[in-house]
Amino acid sequence: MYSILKDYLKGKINFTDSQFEEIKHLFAAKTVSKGKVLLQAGEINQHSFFVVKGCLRSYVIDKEGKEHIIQFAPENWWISDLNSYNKQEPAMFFIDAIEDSEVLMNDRGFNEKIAAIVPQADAMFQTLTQNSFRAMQKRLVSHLSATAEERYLEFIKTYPTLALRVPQKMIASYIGVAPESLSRIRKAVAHQ
Amino acid sequence: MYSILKDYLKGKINFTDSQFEEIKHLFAAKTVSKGKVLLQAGEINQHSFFVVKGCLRSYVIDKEGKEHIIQFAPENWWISDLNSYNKQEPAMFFIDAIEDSEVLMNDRGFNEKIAAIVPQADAMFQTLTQNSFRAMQKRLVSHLSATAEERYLEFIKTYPTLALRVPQKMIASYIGVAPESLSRIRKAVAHQ
DNA sequence: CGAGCGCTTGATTGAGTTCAAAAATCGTGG
DNA sequence: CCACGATTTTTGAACTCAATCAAGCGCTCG
Repeated sequence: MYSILKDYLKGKINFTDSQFEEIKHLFAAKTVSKGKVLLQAGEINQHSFFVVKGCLRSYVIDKEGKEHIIQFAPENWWISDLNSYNKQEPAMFFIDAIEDSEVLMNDRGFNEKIAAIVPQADAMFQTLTQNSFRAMQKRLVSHLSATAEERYLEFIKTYPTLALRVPQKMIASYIGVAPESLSRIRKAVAHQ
Repeated sequence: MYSILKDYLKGKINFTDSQFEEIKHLFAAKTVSKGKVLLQAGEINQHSFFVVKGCLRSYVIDKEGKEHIIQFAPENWWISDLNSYNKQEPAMFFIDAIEDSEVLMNDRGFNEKIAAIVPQADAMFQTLTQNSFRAMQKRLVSHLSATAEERYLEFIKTYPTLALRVPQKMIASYIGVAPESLSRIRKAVAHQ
Protein backbone atom coordinates (compact mmCIF):
# COMPACT_ATOMS: atom_id res chain seq x y z
CA MET A 1 0.00 0.00 0.00
CA TYR A 2 2.65 2.51 0.98
CA SER A 3 4.92 1.40 -1.84
CA ILE A 4 2.49 2.93 -4.33
CA LEU A 5 2.77 6.27 -2.55
CA LYS A 6 6.54 5.90 -2.45
CA ASP A 7 6.71 5.30 -6.21
CA TYR A 8 4.41 8.21 -6.81
CA LEU A 9 6.48 10.58 -4.67
CA LYS A 10 9.73 9.33 -6.23
CA GLY A 11 8.51 10.71 -9.53
CA LYS A 12 8.05 14.15 -8.02
CA ILE A 13 10.65 14.74 -5.32
CA ASN A 14 13.85 13.23 -3.93
CA PHE A 15 14.05 11.63 -0.52
CA THR A 16 15.83 8.84 1.27
CA ASP A 17 14.31 5.58 2.48
CA SER A 18 14.58 6.75 6.06
CA GLN A 19 12.81 9.99 5.21
CA PHE A 20 10.04 7.96 3.65
CA GLU A 21 9.70 5.90 6.81
CA GLU A 22 8.99 9.15 8.65
CA ILE A 23 6.55 10.37 6.03
CA LYS A 24 4.60 7.13 6.08
CA HIS A 25 3.40 7.77 9.59
CA LEU A 26 1.54 10.84 8.43
CA PHE A 27 -0.86 8.66 6.43
CA ALA A 28 -3.52 6.34 7.74
CA ALA A 29 -4.29 3.46 5.40
CA LYS A 30 -7.99 2.96 4.88
CA THR A 31 -10.01 0.46 2.92
CA VAL A 32 -13.29 1.91 1.72
CA SER A 33 -15.98 0.05 -0.10
CA LYS A 34 -18.01 1.39 -2.98
CA GLY A 35 -20.53 3.97 -1.87
CA LYS A 36 -18.76 4.89 1.37
CA VAL A 37 -19.00 8.60 2.06
CA LEU A 38 -15.74 10.09 3.36
CA LEU A 39 -16.80 13.72 3.56
CA GLN A 40 -20.21 15.37 3.83
CA ALA A 41 -20.86 18.91 2.64
CA GLY A 42 -21.22 21.18 5.66
CA GLU A 43 -18.66 19.31 7.72
CA ILE A 44 -15.20 20.71 8.32
CA ASN A 45 -12.87 18.68 6.18
CA GLN A 46 -9.96 17.44 8.29
CA HIS A 47 -8.39 15.15 5.72
CA SER A 48 -7.07 14.84 2.28
CA PHE A 49 -6.92 11.52 0.51
CA PHE A 50 -4.39 9.87 -1.73
CA VAL A 51 -5.94 7.07 -3.77
CA VAL A 52 -3.86 3.92 -3.90
CA LYS A 53 -6.46 1.75 -5.58
CA GLY A 54 -10.00 2.29 -6.81
CA CYS A 55 -11.65 5.63 -7.41
CA LEU A 56 -13.17 8.43 -5.36
CA ARG A 57 -15.13 11.45 -6.48
CA SER A 58 -16.10 14.82 -5.06
CA TYR A 59 -19.47 16.36 -5.86
CA VAL A 60 -22.05 18.90 -4.80
CA ILE A 61 -25.78 18.31 -4.34
CA ASP A 62 -27.86 21.22 -5.56
CA LYS A 63 -31.14 22.49 -4.14
CA GLU A 64 -33.10 20.11 -6.38
CA GLY A 65 -31.13 17.17 -5.05
CA LYS A 66 -29.06 16.69 -8.16
CA GLU A 67 -25.44 15.65 -7.94
CA HIS A 68 -22.76 17.52 -9.86
CA ILE A 69 -19.36 15.89 -9.93
CA ILE A 70 -16.38 18.16 -9.34
CA GLN A 71 -13.55 15.68 -9.51
CA PHE A 72 -12.73 12.03 -10.04
CA ALA A 73 -9.73 10.62 -8.22
CA PRO A 74 -8.48 7.27 -9.50
CA GLU A 75 -5.10 5.76 -8.53
CA ASN A 76 -2.35 8.24 -7.72
CA TRP A 77 -4.67 11.20 -7.36
CA TRP A 78 -5.30 13.38 -4.38
CA ILE A 79 -8.76 14.48 -3.43
CA SER A 80 -10.09 16.82 -0.79
CA ASP A 81 -12.22 19.89 -0.26
CA LEU A 82 -9.19 22.15 -0.23
CA ASN A 83 -11.01 25.25 0.87
CA SER A 84 -12.53 23.53 3.86
CA TYR A 85 -9.24 21.80 4.63
CA ASN A 86 -7.17 24.97 4.49
CA LYS A 87 -9.56 27.42 6.10
CA GLN A 88 -11.57 25.14 8.34
CA GLU A 89 -14.78 26.31 6.77
CA PRO A 90 -17.76 24.04 6.06
CA ALA A 91 -17.13 21.86 3.02
CA MET A 92 -18.98 22.54 -0.24
CA PHE A 93 -18.39 19.00 -1.44
CA PHE A 94 -19.19 15.43 -0.68
CA ILE A 95 -16.49 12.84 -1.22
CA ASP A 96 -17.30 9.17 -1.69
CA ALA A 97 -15.91 6.00 -3.21
CA ILE A 98 -17.33 4.95 -6.58
CA GLU A 99 -15.34 1.70 -6.50
CA ASP A 100 -13.98 -0.41 -3.67
CA SER A 101 -10.87 1.57 -2.88
CA GLU A 102 -7.76 1.84 -0.79
CA VAL A 103 -6.72 5.27 0.31
CA LEU A 104 -4.06 6.94 2.39
CA MET A 105 -5.56 9.62 4.52
CA ASN A 106 -3.72 12.46 6.17
CA ASP A 107 -4.74 15.02 8.72
CA ARG A 108 -4.66 18.76 8.61
CA GLY A 109 -1.24 20.11 9.40
CA PHE A 110 0.13 17.38 7.21
CA ASN A 111 1.58 19.85 4.72
CA GLU A 112 3.80 21.47 7.32
CA LYS A 113 4.81 18.12 8.77
CA ILE A 114 5.86 16.62 5.48
CA ALA A 115 7.70 19.81 4.49
CA ALA A 116 9.63 19.59 7.76
CA ILE A 117 10.88 16.15 6.70
CA VAL A 118 11.29 16.78 2.96
CA PRO A 119 11.39 20.51 2.16
CA GLN A 120 10.67 19.98 -1.52
CA ALA A 121 7.26 18.57 -0.67
CA ASP A 122 5.88 22.04 -0.19
CA ALA A 123 6.70 23.01 -3.77
CA MET A 124 5.19 19.73 -4.95
CA PHE A 125 1.89 20.47 -3.27
CA GLN A 126 1.90 24.00 -4.59
CA THR A 127 2.39 22.62 -8.08
CA LEU A 128 -0.46 20.16 -7.57
CA THR A 129 -2.70 22.99 -6.44
CA GLN A 130 -1.70 25.08 -9.43
CA ASN A 131 -2.56 22.17 -11.70
CA SER A 132 -5.99 21.76 -10.28
CA PHE A 133 -6.52 25.51 -10.44
CA ARG A 134 -5.71 25.43 -14.13
CA ALA A 135 -7.93 22.40 -14.71
CA MET A 136 -10.78 24.22 -12.99
CA GLN A 137 -10.23 27.33 -15.12
CA LYS A 138 -10.23 25.27 -18.29
CA ARG A 139 -13.41 23.61 -17.24
CA LEU A 140 -15.07 26.94 -16.53
CA VAL A 141 -13.96 28.21 -19.92
CA SER A 142 -15.41 25.18 -21.64
CA HIS A 143 -18.72 25.78 -19.87
CA LEU A 144 -18.65 29.38 -21.07
CA SER A 145 -17.76 28.62 -24.65
CA ALA A 146 -18.25 25.00 -25.66
CA THR A 147 -21.25 22.78 -26.45
CA ALA A 148 -22.08 19.64 -24.50
CA GLU A 149 -20.62 17.51 -27.29
CA GLU A 150 -17.36 19.46 -27.23
CA ARG A 151 -17.12 19.06 -23.49
CA TYR A 152 -17.69 15.34 -23.82
CA LEU A 153 -14.97 14.97 -26.46
CA GLU A 154 -12.65 17.04 -24.29
CA PHE A 155 -13.37 14.75 -21.38
CA ILE A 156 -12.58 11.52 -23.19
CA LYS A 157 -9.45 13.11 -24.62
CA THR A 158 -8.26 14.33 -21.23
CA TYR A 159 -9.27 11.27 -19.23
CA PRO A 160 -9.40 8.35 -21.71
CA THR A 161 -9.12 5.68 -19.04
CA LEU A 162 -11.69 7.27 -16.75
CA ALA A 163 -14.08 7.42 -19.66
CA LEU A 164 -14.02 3.62 -19.85
CA ARG A 165 -14.13 3.07 -16.15
CA VAL A 166 -16.72 5.44 -14.78
CA PRO A 167 -20.50 5.00 -15.27
CA GLN A 168 -21.81 7.15 -18.09
CA LYS A 169 -24.22 9.02 -15.88
CA MET A 170 -21.28 10.20 -13.79
CA ILE A 171 -19.50 11.47 -16.87
CA ALA A 172 -22.72 13.27 -17.73
CA SER A 173 -22.75 14.79 -14.26
CA TYR A 174 -19.12 15.87 -14.63
CA ILE A 175 -19.57 17.55 -17.99
CA GLY A 176 -22.84 19.10 -16.90
CA VAL A 177 -25.54 17.43 -18.99
CA ALA A 178 -28.46 15.12 -18.32
CA PRO A 179 -27.65 11.39 -18.67
CA GLU A 180 -30.17 11.12 -21.52
CA SER A 181 -28.40 13.91 -23.35
CA LEU A 182 -25.03 12.25 -23.02
CA SER A 183 -26.51 9.05 -24.40
CA ARG A 184 -27.67 10.97 -27.47
CA ILE A 185 -24.35 12.79 -27.80
CA ARG A 186 -22.50 9.47 -27.81
CA LYS A 187 -24.83 8.15 -30.47
CA ALA A 188 -24.21 11.22 -32.60
CA VAL A 189 -20.44 11.00 -32.13
CA ALA A 190 -20.44 7.29 -33.07
CA HIS A 191 -22.34 7.95 -36.33
CA GLN A 192 -19.94 10.50 -37.68
CA MET B 1 0.02 55.66 -6.12
CA TYR B 2 2.19 53.50 -3.90
CA SER B 3 0.33 54.63 -0.81
CA ILE B 4 -2.72 52.70 -1.99
CA LEU B 5 -0.65 49.55 -2.19
CA LYS B 6 0.81 50.28 1.22
CA ASP B 7 -2.63 50.66 2.77
CA TYR B 8 -3.76 47.48 1.08
CA LEU B 9 -0.78 45.49 2.33
CA LYS B 10 -1.12 46.96 5.85
CA GLY B 11 -4.47 45.24 6.06
CA LYS B 12 -2.90 41.86 5.31
CA ILE B 13 0.62 41.74 6.70
CA ASN B 14 2.94 43.65 9.02
CA PHE B 15 5.99 45.50 7.78
CA THR B 16 8.03 48.59 8.57
CA ASP B 17 8.26 51.73 6.47
CA SER B 18 11.77 50.84 5.43
CA GLN B 19 10.65 47.39 4.33
CA PHE B 20 7.97 49.03 2.25
CA GLU B 21 10.54 51.25 0.58
CA GLU B 22 12.30 48.08 -0.56
CA ILE B 23 9.09 46.44 -1.72
CA LYS B 24 8.09 49.47 -3.75
CA HIS B 25 10.93 48.96 -6.17
CA LEU B 26 9.47 45.63 -7.23
CA PHE B 27 6.50 47.42 -8.81
CA ALA B 28 6.48 49.54 -11.91
CA ALA B 29 3.74 52.18 -11.91
CA LYS B 30 1.83 52.25 -15.16
CA THR B 31 -1.00 54.41 -16.44
CA VAL B 32 -3.20 52.54 -18.90
CA SER B 33 -6.07 54.01 -20.81
CA LYS B 34 -9.35 52.26 -21.46
CA GLY B 35 -9.02 49.54 -24.04
CA LYS B 36 -5.29 49.03 -23.62
CA VAL B 37 -4.36 45.35 -23.85
CA LEU B 38 -1.80 44.29 -21.25
CA LEU B 39 -1.62 40.59 -22.06
CA GLN B 40 -2.51 38.65 -25.18
CA ALA B 41 -3.49 34.98 -25.07
CA GLY B 42 -0.62 32.91 -26.43
CA GLU B 43 2.07 35.15 -24.98
CA ILE B 44 4.06 34.16 -21.94
CA ASN B 45 2.77 36.26 -19.09
CA GLN B 46 5.69 37.93 -17.32
CA HIS B 47 3.68 40.17 -15.03
CA SER B 48 0.96 40.37 -12.53
CA PHE B 49 -0.94 43.57 -11.92
CA PHE B 50 -2.23 45.31 -8.85
CA VAL B 51 -4.97 47.79 -9.68
CA VAL B 52 -4.62 51.12 -7.92
CA LYS B 53 -7.36 52.89 -9.82
CA GLY B 54 -9.78 51.92 -12.57
CA CYS B 55 -10.62 48.39 -13.63
CA LEU B 56 -9.01 45.60 -15.64
CA ARG B 57 -10.48 42.33 -16.81
CA SER B 58 -9.19 38.99 -18.03
CA TYR B 59 -11.05 37.07 -20.72
CA VAL B 60 -10.77 34.36 -23.34
CA ILE B 61 -11.82 34.61 -26.97
CA ASP B 62 -13.43 31.41 -28.24
CA LYS B 63 -13.23 29.92 -31.70
CA GLU B 64 -16.28 31.92 -32.80
CA GLY B 65 -14.60 35.14 -31.72
CA LYS B 66 -16.76 35.62 -28.64
CA GLU B 67 -15.29 37.03 -25.46
CA HIS B 68 -15.85 35.31 -22.13
CA ILE B 69 -14.80 37.25 -19.08
CA ILE B 70 -12.91 35.34 -16.42
CA GLN B 71 -12.25 38.08 -13.90
CA PHE B 72 -12.81 41.75 -13.18
CA ALA B 73 -10.12 43.58 -11.22
CA PRO B 74 -11.19 46.94 -9.79
CA GLU B 75 -9.18 48.85 -7.17
CA ASN B 76 -7.14 46.72 -4.78
CA TRP B 77 -7.38 43.56 -6.85
CA TRP B 78 -4.65 41.53 -8.44
CA ILE B 79 -4.97 40.18 -11.92
CA SER B 80 -2.81 37.90 -13.99
CA ASP B 81 -2.82 34.67 -15.94
CA LEU B 82 -1.41 32.74 -13.01
CA ASN B 83 -0.76 29.55 -14.88
CA SER B 84 1.24 31.31 -17.56
CA TYR B 85 3.00 33.40 -14.95
CA ASN B 86 3.99 30.46 -12.79
CA LYS B 87 4.81 27.89 -15.43
CA GLN B 88 5.89 30.12 -18.28
CA GLU B 89 3.35 28.54 -20.57
CA PRO B 90 1.35 30.45 -23.19
CA ALA B 91 -1.43 32.45 -21.60
CA MET B 92 -5.06 31.37 -22.01
CA PHE B 93 -6.30 34.86 -21.24
CA PHE B 94 -6.24 38.37 -22.51
CA ILE B 95 -6.01 41.17 -19.99
CA ASP B 96 -7.11 44.71 -20.81
CA ALA B 97 -8.31 47.89 -19.16
CA ILE B 98 -12.06 48.55 -19.22
CA GLU B 99 -11.56 51.98 -17.63
CA ASP B 100 -8.67 54.41 -17.61
CA SER B 101 -6.55 52.83 -14.91
CA GLU B 102 -3.43 53.00 -12.84
CA VAL B 103 -1.67 49.77 -12.09
CA LEU B 104 1.40 48.54 -10.32
CA MET B 105 3.09 45.87 -12.34
CA ASN B 106 5.56 43.34 -11.08
CA ASP B 107 7.80 40.86 -12.83
CA ARG B 108 8.09 37.15 -12.45
CA GLY B 109 10.26 36.23 -9.52
CA PHE B 110 8.48 38.92 -7.61
CA ASN B 111 6.99 36.45 -5.15
CA GLU B 112 10.38 35.23 -4.00
CA LYS B 113 11.75 38.76 -3.83
CA ILE B 114 8.96 40.14 -1.71
CA ALA B 115 9.07 37.09 0.56
CA ALA B 116 12.79 37.73 1.08
CA ILE B 117 11.92 41.19 2.40
CA VAL B 118 8.71 40.35 4.24
CA PRO B 119 8.40 36.61 4.91
CA GLN B 120 4.67 36.81 5.62
CA ALA B 121 4.03 37.91 2.06
CA ASP B 122 4.31 34.36 0.83
CA ALA B 123 1.41 33.23 3.01
CA MET B 124 -0.58 36.25 1.86
CA PHE B 125 -0.20 35.31 -1.77
CA GLN B 126 -1.05 31.72 -1.02
CA THR B 127 -4.22 32.89 0.67
CA LEU B 128 -5.09 35.08 -2.30
CA THR B 129 -4.59 32.14 -4.62
CA GLN B 130 -6.76 29.96 -2.40
CA ASN B 131 -9.48 32.59 -2.51
CA SER B 132 -9.51 32.77 -6.26
CA PHE B 133 -9.47 28.99 -6.43
CA ARG B 134 -12.56 28.90 -4.28
CA ALA B 135 -14.25 31.64 -6.30
CA MET B 136 -13.54 29.66 -9.46
CA GLN B 137 -14.99 26.49 -7.92
CA LYS B 138 -18.12 28.30 -6.84
CA ARG B 139 -18.52 29.70 -10.30
CA LEU B 140 -18.15 26.28 -11.87
CA VAL B 141 -20.72 24.90 -9.46
CA SER B 142 -23.16 27.64 -10.35
CA HIS B 143 -22.71 26.82 -14.03
CA LEU B 144 -23.41 23.18 -13.27
CA SER B 145 -26.46 23.78 -11.14
CA ALA B 146 -27.96 27.26 -11.45
CA THR B 147 -30.01 29.12 -14.04
CA ALA B 148 -28.85 32.29 -15.75
CA GLU B 149 -31.08 34.34 -13.47
CA GLU B 150 -29.61 32.74 -10.38
CA ARG B 151 -26.10 33.39 -11.61
CA TYR B 152 -27.02 37.02 -12.24
CA LEU B 153 -28.45 37.47 -8.76
CA GLU B 154 -25.38 35.80 -7.32
CA PHE B 155 -23.20 38.22 -9.25
CA ILE B 156 -24.91 41.37 -8.03
CA LYS B 157 -24.88 40.01 -4.51
CA THR B 158 -21.19 39.14 -4.62
CA TYR B 159 -20.03 42.22 -6.53
CA PRO B 160 -22.65 44.93 -5.91
CA THR B 161 -20.36 47.80 -6.84
CA LEU B 162 -19.05 46.12 -9.97
CA ALA B 163 -22.62 45.53 -11.05
CA LEU B 164 -23.16 49.30 -11.17
CA ARG B 165 -19.86 50.09 -12.74
CA VAL B 166 -19.33 47.56 -15.49
CA PRO B 167 -21.25 47.58 -18.79
CA GLN B 168 -24.11 45.14 -18.76
CA LYS B 169 -22.81 43.19 -21.72
CA MET B 170 -19.65 42.45 -19.74
CA ILE B 171 -21.68 41.15 -16.85
CA ALA B 172 -23.50 38.99 -19.38
CA SER B 173 -20.17 37.72 -20.63
CA TYR B 174 -19.04 36.99 -17.07
CA ILE B 175 -22.12 35.02 -16.09
CA GLY B 176 -22.20 33.25 -19.44
CA VAL B 177 -25.31 34.50 -21.22
CA ALA B 178 -26.01 36.58 -24.31
CA PRO B 179 -26.40 40.32 -23.65
CA GLU B 180 -30.00 40.15 -24.89
CA SER B 181 -30.74 37.42 -22.39
CA LEU B 182 -29.33 39.42 -19.52
CA SER B 183 -31.49 42.35 -20.54
CA ARG B 184 -34.56 40.11 -20.33
CA ILE B 185 -33.42 38.61 -17.05
CA ARG B 186 -33.09 42.08 -15.53
CA LYS B 187 -36.54 42.98 -16.73
CA ALA B 188 -37.97 39.82 -15.17
CA VAL B 189 -36.14 40.45 -11.89
CA ALA B 190 -37.40 44.05 -11.77
CA HIS B 191 -41.04 42.99 -12.23
CA GLN B 192 -41.14 40.58 -9.33
C1' DC C 1 -33.99 -15.51 -10.85
C1' DG C 2 -35.98 -11.21 -10.31
C1' DA C 3 -35.56 -6.36 -8.73
C1' DG C 4 -33.21 -2.48 -9.49
C1' DC C 5 -30.04 0.21 -11.85
C1' DG C 6 -28.08 2.06 -16.01
C1' DC C 7 -28.59 3.06 -20.68
C1' DT C 8 -31.36 4.08 -24.68
C1' DT C 9 -35.09 6.02 -27.36
C1' DG C 10 -39.10 8.95 -28.27
C1' DA C 11 -42.01 12.99 -27.63
C1' DT C 12 -42.50 17.32 -25.66
C1' DT C 13 -41.10 21.42 -23.36
C1' DG C 14 -38.39 25.24 -22.19
C1' DA C 15 -34.39 28.26 -21.28
C1' DG C 16 -31.51 30.77 -23.66
C1' DT C 17 -29.58 32.06 -28.49
C1' DT C 18 -29.74 34.32 -32.69
C1' DC C 19 -31.04 37.74 -35.86
C1' DA C 20 -33.05 42.13 -36.62
C1' DA C 21 -34.25 46.65 -35.51
C1' DA C 22 -35.57 50.39 -32.48
C1' DA C 23 -34.59 53.10 -28.28
C1' DA C 24 -31.47 54.89 -24.99
C1' DT C 25 -27.04 56.31 -23.48
C1' DC C 26 -22.37 57.70 -23.98
C1' DG C 27 -18.48 60.24 -25.48
C1' DT C 28 -16.17 63.27 -28.33
C1' DG C 29 -15.17 67.06 -31.39
C1' DG C 30 -16.58 71.39 -32.98
C1' DC D 1 -21.94 72.79 -23.99
C1' DC D 2 -24.39 70.85 -27.46
C1' DA D 3 -24.96 67.66 -31.36
C1' DC D 4 -24.07 63.75 -33.74
C1' DG D 5 -22.22 59.23 -34.32
C1' DA D 6 -21.15 55.12 -31.98
C1' DT D 7 -22.03 51.95 -28.64
C1' DT D 8 -25.11 49.77 -25.41
C1' DT D 9 -29.51 48.22 -24.10
C1' DT D 10 -34.05 46.80 -25.09
C1' DT D 11 -37.66 44.45 -27.54
C1' DG D 12 -39.63 41.11 -30.76
C1' DA D 13 -39.85 36.76 -33.29
C1' DA D 14 -38.03 32.47 -34.71
C1' DC D 15 -35.18 28.89 -33.61
C1' DT D 16 -32.07 25.39 -31.22
C1' DC D 17 -29.87 22.73 -27.94
C1' DA D 18 -30.49 20.35 -24.11
C1' DA D 19 -33.83 19.12 -20.20
C1' DT D 20 -37.69 16.71 -18.85
C1' DC D 21 -41.03 13.15 -18.78
C1' DA D 22 -42.07 8.56 -19.95
C1' DA D 23 -41.37 3.93 -21.36
C1' DG D 24 -38.68 -0.15 -22.59
C1' DC D 25 -34.54 -2.95 -22.71
C1' DG D 26 -30.59 -5.38 -20.77
C1' DC D 27 -27.49 -6.43 -17.33
C1' DT D 28 -25.69 -7.64 -12.84
C1' DC D 29 -25.54 -8.76 -8.32
C1' DG D 30 -27.81 -10.01 -4.26
